[in-house]
Amino acid sequence: MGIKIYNTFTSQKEDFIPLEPDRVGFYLCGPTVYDYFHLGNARPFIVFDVYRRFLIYRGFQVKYVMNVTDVDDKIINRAQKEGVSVAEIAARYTQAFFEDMEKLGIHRADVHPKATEHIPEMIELIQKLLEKGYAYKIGGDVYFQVEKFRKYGRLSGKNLEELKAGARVEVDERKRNPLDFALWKAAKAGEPCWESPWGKGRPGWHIECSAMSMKYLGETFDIHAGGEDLIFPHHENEIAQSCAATSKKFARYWMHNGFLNIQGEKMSKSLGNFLIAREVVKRHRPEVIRLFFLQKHYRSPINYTEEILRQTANALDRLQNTLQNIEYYLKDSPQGTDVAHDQIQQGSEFSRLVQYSKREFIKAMEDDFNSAAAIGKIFEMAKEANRIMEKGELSKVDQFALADFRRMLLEYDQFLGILPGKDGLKKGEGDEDALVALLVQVREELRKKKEWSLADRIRNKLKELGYIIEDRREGSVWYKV
RNA sequence: GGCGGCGUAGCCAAGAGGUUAAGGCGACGGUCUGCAAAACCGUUAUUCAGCGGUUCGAAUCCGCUCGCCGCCUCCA
Repeated sequence: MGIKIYNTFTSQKEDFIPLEPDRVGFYLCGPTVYDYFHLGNARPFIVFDVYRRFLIYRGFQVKYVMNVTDVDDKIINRAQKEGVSVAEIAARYTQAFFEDMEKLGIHRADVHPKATEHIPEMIELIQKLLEKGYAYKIGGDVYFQVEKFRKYGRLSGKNLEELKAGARVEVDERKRNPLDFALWKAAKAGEPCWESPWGKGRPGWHIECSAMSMKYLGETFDIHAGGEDLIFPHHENEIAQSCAATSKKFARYWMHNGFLNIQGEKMSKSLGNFLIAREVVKRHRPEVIRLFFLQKHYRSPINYTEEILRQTANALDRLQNTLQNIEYYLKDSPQGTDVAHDQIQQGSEFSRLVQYSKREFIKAMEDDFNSAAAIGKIFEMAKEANRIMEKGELSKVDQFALADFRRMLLEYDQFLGILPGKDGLKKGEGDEDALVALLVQVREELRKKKEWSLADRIRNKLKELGYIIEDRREGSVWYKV
């Protein structure tokens, strides 16, 4: 069946065939470290990490690269405003970036190259472009000449005429075409700079992604991803530079996520309508934030409201409760391991649903990473699982299927990251656990004696301490919030 | 002005020509329960922004209209 990916470059869904069988080179445009990243920035970080982990789950060997832009106008501005060095700003927010990523359950990339550590590679690339006649010098600046690259505008579906007509760019008279972009910027006083054949200066923004992606993934690689707003000019320029320099195809599949909207508008730093990701994680569990993004297809815009996040939290609770119920149910059972083989073959209604939905889940994920549809399948199974547990008396086959469903959830969670721990019931530290367990046990006995007020007092008090007791038909369960 | 996208129940959302339009949240009624919670059952879209067209058949394709958004400047 195979994986299909919507490729921005061709504007259609294509079969995903990596350059080398079973190996994937995957590049995601990372942060410019001049501030904390906001919830909108978190979307690509979360979803593409999930897709990368899904590819790994499907047996691909993935090399995932995400850059850190640590030299740029914004960082310089910020440093000047605070009266500290550029390096200090960059270091501070690079650290914050990794902290926030971890809080959100996003795995580290295999490589997080920093722009400032790849200046020689960029210089080499610019040199090549000059040699090949795609770039020109003005003073200490070097520009890419867009007219020399015939396919300029292909990714964004624009042509030079249209772009010129709509140009809102301030025209620099020295440039041959207003759309020509800087590969190298001559040094200004007080700005970080490096030696180059064209004098001291620093790289333009676009060149770093070309230089670093090609260094770590090769001149041609599989997937290049980022937010929709990077299509033009950033990715367009990357393609121009890279292809011009190497005469080879650059990225083969271009993936772009839709925006996070807030009150009907794109969340962005410049509009000032943003929520810092690290603040949002204080109010909502990271699993909720992840599910919020995964419940919508990545290419569609997604709307943010507190109400939607609450709905997501409730949905997640339902799933986690189901898992808890299953844990509880299977605790004392042999998990169906002694089921006769032919019984499994024959199955039950539930076991057939699990088998079917597993396939449907994978199918949805393989169809341009439709995590929203895939997660729908999980909820369908959860509903059925609850239903059969409600009936009590489970057949061996159902027990087996229940265990299978549980196993499957934990397996999928390797890339979804929406379940709290490796088992459903989150507990506290060792000694604490024993004490709470004892209290719960004592309370059970009180309940048997119908000492309701004392039993309720224990439940209420423990709740204040962060332990939730639920009296289920099978007995009391407890967990830490 | 140019280019692109979107509009599915009270809310979120999948579906992209052919069985009763997934799933979640919420609400209401019921079951279970000492209570609470969880869970279950039932109800909640004769219809997919509107109007036309193509087709045996359209939420899905085409045209127009309305509404919203994005890109064309730094942006995920």
